[in-house]
Amino acid sequence: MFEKYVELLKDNNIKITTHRLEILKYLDKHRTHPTVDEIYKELKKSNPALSKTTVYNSVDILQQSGLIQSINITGSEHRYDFKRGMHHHFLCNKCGQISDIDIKCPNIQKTIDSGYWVEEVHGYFIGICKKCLEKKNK
Amino acid sequence: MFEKYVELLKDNNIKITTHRLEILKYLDKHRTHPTVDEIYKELKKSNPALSKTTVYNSVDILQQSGLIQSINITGSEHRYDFKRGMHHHFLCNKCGQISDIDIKCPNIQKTIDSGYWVEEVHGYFIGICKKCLEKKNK
DNA sequence: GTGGCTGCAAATCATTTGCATATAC
DNA sequence: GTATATGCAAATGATTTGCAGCCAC
Repeated sequence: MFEKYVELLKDNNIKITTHRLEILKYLDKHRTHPTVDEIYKELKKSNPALSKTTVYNSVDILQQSGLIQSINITGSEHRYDFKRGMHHHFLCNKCGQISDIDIKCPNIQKTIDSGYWVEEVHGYFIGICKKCLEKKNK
Repeated sequence: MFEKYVELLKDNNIKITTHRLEILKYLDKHRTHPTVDEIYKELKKSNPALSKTTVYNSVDILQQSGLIQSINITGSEHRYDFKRGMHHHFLCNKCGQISDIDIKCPNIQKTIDSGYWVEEVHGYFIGICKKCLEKKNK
């Protein structure tokens, strides 16, 4: 059940603890880009002893190894995302949901060619999402 | 000296005050993507009575009218940028500077075509900037 | 056994709010 | 004159820090 995450932590030389496995699994299973507080509240249900400090510590460690990434669209709080291939985000002004967008930008290479060393590429859109637009038209 | 900014505020039905003109001008002249605190400290030099609350109020108003935009790369604090045409940002992990990057992404239309209403497009890169790379090689 | 995790409480930092005064139009 | 902007201080909310006890290896 946790094998996949045990492997991920081992591969990155991160000491294996139940909390870290739970957090990693939670982010893998819930692609909702939750905040620390949301992760904390959810996992506290099954483990009442969990502290928020531990969630902060864990997401820091996981992010440093690149297993998860933080996304800061609104700026008020950090949100976290299990890392897969490159993808971008869409913040809906109506429902507030952040959804994933798959879009390629072939011109990124130009930035690299012009003399920058690019480690991360982040993109996000703000607008009204598909679901909310469809609701409107009914 | 302030004519340009008076026009901009008038066009957007924003009441004209010295603080707002100063802030707008500062952002136009300094493309360093400053934080509220940086704007505040700088403008306080020539106007000691200025309060940080006013800077917060002003950037909110200016942003709502689209005269400036906020960028949240690190997530710890909001940074502001005088709005020009679409451009993106590059955060250097070495010197911490945020520079402007001009890059087109022709595939954005695909997101619109797939049923989203796009109001804003933001992109940013994290890595090592040109200047720091050049220093390294010397 | 030991160093690295965990949890609690207190501290910090950015931002927001309430309210009385001052100012633009 | 009136609605709105300003400045101060206090409140809030997210995150960080200090430290004592605990657990994975």
